[in-house]
Amino acid sequence: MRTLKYAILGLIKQSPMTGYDITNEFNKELIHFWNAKHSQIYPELKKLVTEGLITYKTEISGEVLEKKVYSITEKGTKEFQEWLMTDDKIEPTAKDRFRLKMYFSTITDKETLLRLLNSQTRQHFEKLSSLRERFNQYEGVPDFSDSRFGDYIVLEGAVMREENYLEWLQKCLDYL
Amino acid sequence: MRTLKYAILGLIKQSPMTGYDITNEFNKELIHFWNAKHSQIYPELKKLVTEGLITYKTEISGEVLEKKVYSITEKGTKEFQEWLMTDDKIEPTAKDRFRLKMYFSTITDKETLLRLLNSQTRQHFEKLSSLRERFNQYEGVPDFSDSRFGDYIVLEGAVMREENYLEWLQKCLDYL
DNA sequence: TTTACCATGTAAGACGTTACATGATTAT
DNA sequence: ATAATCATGTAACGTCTTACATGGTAAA
Repeated sequence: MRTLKYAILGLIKQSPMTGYDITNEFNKELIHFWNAKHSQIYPELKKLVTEGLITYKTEISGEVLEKKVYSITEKGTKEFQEWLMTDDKIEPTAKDRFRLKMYFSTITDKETLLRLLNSQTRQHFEKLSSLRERFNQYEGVPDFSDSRFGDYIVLEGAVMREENYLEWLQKCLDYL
Repeated sequence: MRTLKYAILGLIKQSPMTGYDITNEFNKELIHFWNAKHSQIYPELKKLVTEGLITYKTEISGEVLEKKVYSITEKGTKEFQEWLMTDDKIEPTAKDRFRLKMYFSTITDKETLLRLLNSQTRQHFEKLSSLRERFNQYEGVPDFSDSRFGDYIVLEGAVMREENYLEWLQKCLDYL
């Protein structure tokens, strides 16, 4: 599938950046639907260079610190757009360790279950709060021509997903 | 994390079964929150035997076909219950290739986007239908003492998750 | 001066998928 | 007969995480 490849191509297409920048994008902007560690990103960047999908030029920060600023090539742009336009089958599973535990819930006692459900609720509520904070910085929906449109809709999707998870947790609590 | 280990322990704890049965459980019962291929399950079963968490006895189907029926040991039960009672931090990401594509949506045109969103909607609607069909076979919420309680709540969670995803897709369509 | 951040890489191992490989049993 | 299902394994490859490894820059 090589989704990381396309995630990187998409980020570099938005604007040229370093491996370090890409790592930050994953940890800050894309964290709610994709992520990767720098140990995965640097080798992938090398691979994309040998495949001719990106190029880089070395810049100097301060006196000696070298950084590689990557740009997408025409070939890279073409492959990225082909990927973007491809209609995928929905993924079969979204693994969720907590749901797995709940499947086995009758093997334990109500007190334990309440403790786990309350903890999950707290954590998801915190996550929802920080998502809402970011989401509320938007004043209305950006137009499709606005480059922030994508960020807006996935952020709204993340908020909705958290709200829904909390609803489910509450339902489980009500059943006990 | 070794979640597969605990998923297998939990299944075998419910009732002794073969590697083939476990594979089917993953593909049929647990598919909406966990899965694994037989090529991953058989080696894990061997590992669990050497760790003393499960044992097996060989049975014969028909004339010659051997099958290994696995049971959980006391040690296995203990480790499983410890895992089940452990309060986890929520997972940082649920990777979603389609959300990633939507993040980059402004790089393509509205027609393409509508095509992708409509396709996702169709597929998620089908998935939701089959989930509802299974869910509706329950007449009311099983009691916590009922072994089907876990299945019921995760099934309801899966239905809610699909409904929520469809709501988000509809919102995206409305924005275009 | 020291802390936070910038910047890039490799190694080892865990986890997961696809393909290879084989053969028996049951239902139509 | 023959197709679907039962039943168990290994090999190769791809993906992902944790740890190892190094050093520069900027702000307090």
